[in-house]
Amino acid sequence: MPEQPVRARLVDVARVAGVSKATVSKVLNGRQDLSVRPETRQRVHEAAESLGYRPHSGARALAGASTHALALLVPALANPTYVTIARGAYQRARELGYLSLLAEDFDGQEADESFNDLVQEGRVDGLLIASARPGHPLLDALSRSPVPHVFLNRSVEGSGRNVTMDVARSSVTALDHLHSLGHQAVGHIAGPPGITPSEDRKQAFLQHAEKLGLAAAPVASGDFTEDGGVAATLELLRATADGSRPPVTAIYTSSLAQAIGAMGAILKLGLRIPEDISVVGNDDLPIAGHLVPPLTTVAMPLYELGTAAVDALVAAIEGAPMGDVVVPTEPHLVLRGSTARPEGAS
Amino acid sequence: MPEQPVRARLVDVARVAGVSKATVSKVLNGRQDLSVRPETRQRVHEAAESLGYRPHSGARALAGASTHALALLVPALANPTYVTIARGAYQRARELGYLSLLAEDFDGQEADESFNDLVQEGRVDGLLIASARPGHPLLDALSRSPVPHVFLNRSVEGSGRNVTMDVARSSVTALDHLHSLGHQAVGHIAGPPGITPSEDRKQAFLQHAEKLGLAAAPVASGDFTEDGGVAATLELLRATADGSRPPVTAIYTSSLAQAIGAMGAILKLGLRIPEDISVVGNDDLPIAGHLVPPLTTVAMPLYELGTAAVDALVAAIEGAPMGDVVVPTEPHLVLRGSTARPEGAS
DNA sequence: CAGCTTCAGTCAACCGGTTTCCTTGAACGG
DNA sequence: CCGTTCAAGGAAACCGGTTGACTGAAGCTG
Repeated sequence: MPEQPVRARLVDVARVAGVSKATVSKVLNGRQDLSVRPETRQRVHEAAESLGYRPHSGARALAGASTHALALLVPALANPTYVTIARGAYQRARELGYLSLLAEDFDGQEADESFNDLVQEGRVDGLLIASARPGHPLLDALSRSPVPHVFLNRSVEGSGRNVTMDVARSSVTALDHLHSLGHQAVGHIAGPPGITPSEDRKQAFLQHAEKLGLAAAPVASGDFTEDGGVAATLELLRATADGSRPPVTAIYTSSLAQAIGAMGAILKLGLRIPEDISVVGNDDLPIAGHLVPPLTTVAMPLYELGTAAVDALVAAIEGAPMGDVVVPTEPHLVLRGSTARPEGAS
Repeated sequence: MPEQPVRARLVDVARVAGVSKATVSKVLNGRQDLSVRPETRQRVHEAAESLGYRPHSGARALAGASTHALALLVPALANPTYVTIARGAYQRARELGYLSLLAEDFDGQEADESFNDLVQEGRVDGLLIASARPGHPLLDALSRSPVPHVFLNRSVEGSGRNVTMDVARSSVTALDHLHSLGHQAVGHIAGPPGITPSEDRKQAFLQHAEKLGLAAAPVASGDFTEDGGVAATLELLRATADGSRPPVTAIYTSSLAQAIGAMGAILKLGLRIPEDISVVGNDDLPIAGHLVPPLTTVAMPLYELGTAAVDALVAAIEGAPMGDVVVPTEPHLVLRGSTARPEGAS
């Protein structure tokens, strides 16, 4: 049997290349505190290649070097927004020689577990945290045993390690669009209170609504889910129940799922989209184009958020000073069929 | 400064408990090849507890023991189906003392990378593979350096390590429902060819359609995405374009995304759901209830699939013989608004 | 009471890398 | 011609666990 299931180890490479373990290690890690003949370097690389050598991550981590792994903590994997972010993070990490692991953190329930399993057990060098919120257990754990980390999407004020998008701009973009169509009463469905991107989006919405001189700009809060969208929509349209005209002619939501819930609720009330109510969602994902009517959304640079967060984290791991980062790509409107001039507008 | 960021190590626990490293290791790992006084055992546990001791996974792995980590490879994270499976896997793994890592495997592109990063570098003890398909590079890598693994959802024939659900039953359930409503011409949107659960579902559909004596049971294939659903729907309804009656009065899809695409396409053709065409999807997720009309689906035991796969894998890692497993929970119908009696039925 | 078990744990090697400090031979300067 | 320096690479300690072989003391046996 030509069984050869044994992993090649550093010594194997060393033997084949005719040098010592130390030399192989230094060459493969590209350390310049050692001078080697180009010819030797070459031999080492060839030997490693031919043996299919892969350093054992555990041994590496033990020896004081890094694990070359990061972990991304997201609050809800079922939210495809985070999947897009995760993809960006994964790709960029890979380009930088890191492995990005993905973990779901059900709003704190799993945070401590994840922290223990991943950080305390030395599996990762740093954390990408997309699930932060005030009072989150992770913040506590991080202050007790600090580990390189960045907060993305949901920021932590004053941490100096936030990687975010220009969410204020997304509110402006959505409102400008609706305003230009002639809407004067626009409702906003915000996320749960206390979560930064949600608060920022809401503030920007209110400010810009005032600046545009909208007649009404009510806000309702709800979870980022379909159900949250339904509840908030009913709240915004409450006056409708008695048969009078709806108090708003357009709704701008914080998440795609909320928009889906909102659309369902609006149609169930017997109102039409976009004739009676226009809807604008946040985040552009394939499903948006397949809803009926297709959903107009503000596309956020989610993938870039992932890459930028990894850039920042890796820089921090390698000792660079940290600072807040805002992804430069601007949100932009993806026009579909869920928005139109309000009836009765000139 | 009360800085104490140093992780507690095995020796620290040993010192506090007043015993040797070896004893601590054996006690904490619950090995019975060692006899200890209950009192000593107690001291060790208390010491570990008070120091917040967590074994370094790398050191552990190096010393020949396991890493206590698994990896789940899914073909598309954006498909919430896999998120549900992942949750089941994560929870069950945790109960068994393992950590379940999640990796996306874009149909083979990332498989080798993941395999290298996770298996070759010794980060995990085993693999849960949900992304298998014929000719997948992973199958090759696995035969070269075998690692404990199971295939879930998508099986690999003859591997003897498949963990699946009763997908045939889901076709039967869907068809029985439609047949009982009076539908005689039901179309099926299958997944891409060669992927097992898709093939099985299709076979079961055709067989049961024949058994029920349906007048027509056309099948169209498409990706598991919304776009795949649109294309397949247009194919099934092609005859409609000329204004004649649609060739089918109901459509049963392989995935939720396909169903969403199908609904969009049907409505865009000017047909009504469910009056003109009934739609039944597969997999029940929150969004299904928020579509307009709400989607009737066959709920598959996804979470259980995740737990069962972990059970099988961990058993395999611990040396038990493997065999194919079918999750016992049966698919069941979730009745919503997208199905009704066909018009013209008695 | 010597010898044999059993109990309760200890010793030390080992896993596969990384890193610090050395060694060695050759070239070079004076 | 001899001491220095430098390029090129090697030896060995160490990281934090695990594990099988081993040991001292107590208990049992005859």
